[in-house]
Amino acid sequence: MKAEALKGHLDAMILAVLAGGPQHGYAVIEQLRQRSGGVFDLPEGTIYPALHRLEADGLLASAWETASGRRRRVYKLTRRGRAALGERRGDWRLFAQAVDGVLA
Amino acid sequence: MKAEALKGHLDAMILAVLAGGPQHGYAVIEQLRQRSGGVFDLPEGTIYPALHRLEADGLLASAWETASGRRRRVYKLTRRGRAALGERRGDWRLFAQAVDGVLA
DNA sequence: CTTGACACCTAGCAACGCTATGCATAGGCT
DNA sequence: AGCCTATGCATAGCGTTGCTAGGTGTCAAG
Repeated sequence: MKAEALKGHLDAMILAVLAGGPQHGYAVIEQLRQRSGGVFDLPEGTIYPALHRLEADGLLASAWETASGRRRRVYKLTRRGRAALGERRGDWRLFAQAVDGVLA
Repeated sequence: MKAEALKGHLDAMILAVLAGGPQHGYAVIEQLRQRSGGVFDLPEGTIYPALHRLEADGLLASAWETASGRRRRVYKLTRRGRAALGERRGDWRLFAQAVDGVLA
């Protein structure tokens, strides 16, 4: 599969993962791998900038935390983030249906 | 919907349209609009470069034609293009299922 | 004490679709 | 005649986005 396939849909997936509760970046990567059945095994260089972008857009809020000697940045959805997730889900359904229509 | 959403999936859709018979670029735009239920109303600046790319990759072959005074470039699938379409369809299904798994 | 997992970061790159613009023909309207 | 719209092709330049490749540092296992 082409690597660029997920362009534009990654944000929605990150928001969806964080809708299940606050997570730090590394854990988000894990979740994406598991929930996609191993299809999305994303490098850190993809996730961290995406998290920063989402926070800059006001869809996420972060806080530093220390667990077993390691510092981690925990992200959670903001109110705007939760609203955005709803939109993005709708966008995805519309998009997927349209692609199905063309590929059929 | 974010405009960048279709990144990586446009090629598959163009191939799918041309699997129904040779078409010229402008007609491909029409087909995409119709088969997507109006969701994909793509500008020429998106389609023409994509067609050139696919031809450069050997998935399409083109020939000039003249119809009612206008010259048009008609594209058709090559053997490799037909094979690629099969692959891309599989990729799409895998991808869509994975995204569904994450967004669920 | 080295390897691997965990955990974060960023500069630079490549790919892709879009905007804007240009050219040209045909047909309809005024 | 003049203008507009639809048809039809083309490309330079831009912005977004994900990835590569490199860096920092902790901890547990071998």
